Amino acid sequence: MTSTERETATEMRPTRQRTAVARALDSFTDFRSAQEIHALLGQRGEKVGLATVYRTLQRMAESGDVDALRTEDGEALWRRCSATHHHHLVCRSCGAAVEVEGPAVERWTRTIAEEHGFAEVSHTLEIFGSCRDCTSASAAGS
Amino acid sequence: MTSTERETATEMRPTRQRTAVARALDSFTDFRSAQEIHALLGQRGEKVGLATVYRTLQRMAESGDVDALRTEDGEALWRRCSATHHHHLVCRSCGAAVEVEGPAVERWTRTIAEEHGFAEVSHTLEIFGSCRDCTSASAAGS
DNA sequence: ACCCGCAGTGAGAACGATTGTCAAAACTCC
DNA sequence: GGAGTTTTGACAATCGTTCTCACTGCGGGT
Repeated sequence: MTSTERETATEMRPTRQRTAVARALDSFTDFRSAQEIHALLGQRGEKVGLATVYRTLQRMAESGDVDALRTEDGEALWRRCSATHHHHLVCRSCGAAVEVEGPAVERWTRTIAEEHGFAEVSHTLEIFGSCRDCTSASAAGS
Repeated sequence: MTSTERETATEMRPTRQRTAVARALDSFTDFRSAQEIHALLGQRGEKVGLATVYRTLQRMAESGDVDALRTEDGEALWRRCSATHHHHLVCRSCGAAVEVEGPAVERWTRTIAEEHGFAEVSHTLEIFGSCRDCTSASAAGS
């Protein structure tokens, strides 16, 4: 059993379900939950099991095709992303997201970690705020 | 170091349970789950309901007495923290944590957010790695 | 001290997101 | 077409966390 631990590049069979999930991901740019994506597929008449949506999302995240983040209350949100390392500027109200890069931050985290003797460093960084639209909308509302 | 309150929560009654949780938090410096903390209390003979542990941790987080973060799989981890704004360098294996500050990062996030028209900016940043002890331990082990 | 009102507590039920199960369906390659 | 995998899907099972609600105990009058 222990020998089965092969680092296979995972052959992803192109099934109807996976294509559907991939296309769904292309249709929006904000972060959404697996359940929302599942519902979206349902509305489109694409019948894909919830478990399959979760499985597909996970595999796509592993292969770097989608980004995942956790809300304050622990729910996972997903979104298609570019291949390069980056972080997000996310709107608290509408979920709109912008990919941002910060070379200086990358450098800083590595330095700090080394100073403290930490190896194999990785990090998570998300910036939350209220986007222009939501800010003016709430200002007008009240 | 008995007197603590002053400007915080209006009425936080000092009960046996809350004192127990507070003391438990003082007994370790790494991030732990609510359930682990509950178990720790149990071992010490302090009988505190699980729900109470959760409630207490939440309130302490709101008043800034503890920091909370989510693991990759969505579980919440807690730890007593200092009052100033800071981030963490956390060991993936043993949970050891170091508080770090990065004025430059704070500035950077605010700038980036403003550039994109985002208001009321906040952010999360955690650095993960393998601490010195865990790194040498695993090197020796295998 | 005694009473009272209400914040606080605990046991267990409820919840909700996610994962596991496993027989049936879909792919690939031959 | 057929064998051998991989994938799927309906549904059960997990598991951390929150809710419910009757009961407890802190604290401020009196």
